[in-house]
Amino acid sequence: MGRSGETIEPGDGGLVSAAVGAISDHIRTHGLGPGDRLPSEADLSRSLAVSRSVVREALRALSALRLIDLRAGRRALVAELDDGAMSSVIAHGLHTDQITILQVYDVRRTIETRTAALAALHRSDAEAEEIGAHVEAMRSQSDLPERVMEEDLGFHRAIARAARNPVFALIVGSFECVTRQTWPINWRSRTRPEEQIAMIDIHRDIARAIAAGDPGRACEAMARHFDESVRVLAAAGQV
Amino acid sequence: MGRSGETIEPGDGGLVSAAVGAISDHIRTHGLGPGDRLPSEADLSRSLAVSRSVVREALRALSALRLIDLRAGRRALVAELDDGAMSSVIAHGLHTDQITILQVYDVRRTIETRTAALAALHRSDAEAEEIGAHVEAMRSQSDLPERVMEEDLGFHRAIARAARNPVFALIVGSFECVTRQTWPINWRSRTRPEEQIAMIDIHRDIARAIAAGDPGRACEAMARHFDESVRVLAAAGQV
DNA sequence: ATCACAAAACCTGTCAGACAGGTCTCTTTG
DNA sequence: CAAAGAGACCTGTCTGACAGGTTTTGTGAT
Repeated sequence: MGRSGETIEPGDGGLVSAAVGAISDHIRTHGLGPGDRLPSEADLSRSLAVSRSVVREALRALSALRLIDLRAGRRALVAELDDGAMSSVIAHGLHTDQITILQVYDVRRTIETRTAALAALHRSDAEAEEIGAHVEAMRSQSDLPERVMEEDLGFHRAIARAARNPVFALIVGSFECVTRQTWPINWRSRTRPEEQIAMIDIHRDIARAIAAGDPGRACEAMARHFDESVRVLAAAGQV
Repeated sequence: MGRSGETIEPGDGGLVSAAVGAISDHIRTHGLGPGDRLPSEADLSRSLAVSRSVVREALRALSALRLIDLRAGRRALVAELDDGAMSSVIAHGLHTDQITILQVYDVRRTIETRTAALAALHRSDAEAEEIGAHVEAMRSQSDLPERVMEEDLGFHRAIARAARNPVFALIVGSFECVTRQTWPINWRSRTRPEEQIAMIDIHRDIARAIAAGDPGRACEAMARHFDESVRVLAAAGQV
């Protein structure tokens, strides 16, 4: 397989696919990490013996996958792990009716009961505090749905981070687009203030269990949270 | 935001990002599904008022995310859900040491104990048979590691499909590249035939539990499978 | 009227060259 | 020694061109 620096032959996928492979190889074989710079387009064009158009399309493909960062005037950089690509895949699946929101919720429940348990085991004090702060922010701004939603999203992200496994964080992050669609439905269907408070209280239960280092309770509370959400979504009509 | 057909303005991300958004919008607003054709590059170039280079880079980006299929001479097609993009993200995370194989295994355990349980609940008879067939193929070709691995991968894929939730299948599929790396380690560390048989027997337990429609046992057997794998990987030195 | 085949129109893949504007670096100057 | 400026470098975008694959059209034979 074309090691970087060699010229590439068009596999079946054309020169661009070959170039994508060669550039990926370059990152791997040179042991590049996030922030490291890639060769310039002109360099790649020479070393792979293809036109700059091909190189540019290959870089654009890698950029779409968020494996590299492109910015005008600067060389491409190896990117940090990012949920953008996975997020796009999920969004596409929803838009084209290949997956449903309830299916996503089933996966979220599976993943996030686990992140809650792991967070209870691995959280630092600062992380426990951040998680709790999101809950308090939800409570104190309960008249601003937009803010409550953002805090809710931050709450789940913070738990995923506290689980200390970036793969979980990646998956949770890639579902954020779904939550942004469904959250308002969930909120609107809780018309009475005490219903809204009850929902925020579940979040507080989760936060407390994580702060207390009790994975069982954290998992159970998160499960309740999702069961409740799914119940509301189902009641609000096939979302 | 630019509905398709309108001209686009460069957000901060440049014309290509704007074009990617516009084309995604086009898919969504026109309700296109897998297999439907997109406008030609020339059409898009006209309707978005950008050069063909920009359109091509945008299409290439969407193709990298596997939201569309590109093939020479043919118009771009809306793609079926595919784990290629997520797979690339995971591979990149591993290659750049942003995630570890054990972290991936933790996620796999979380996901696949659930797919096993769901498969036990939702499998069709044909699916139960396919899952069993993979186990039998592993058993009968145990002298061909390459074949055993492929059957093993097929086994996990088949379970994910039987769970009847494409999101699970997507995630399981995106971890296949990890398994392809670690599987040989796992196999080589089981030098004695009875150890190899024992490993295949765990698969048979899973298959039987799924065939019997027993989610608890399926989940438990899958958990044993992963605990065993992680134990072996850990023993084989920090993989 | 229908089917098979050939021609034409269309489309994508790749290349080359050009220029504007952003970024980095080095040198010069205060 | 620090700050400003010039120049080299680099990416973003556009234009035009041509080869090769695909779809459609048109023609002719049955």
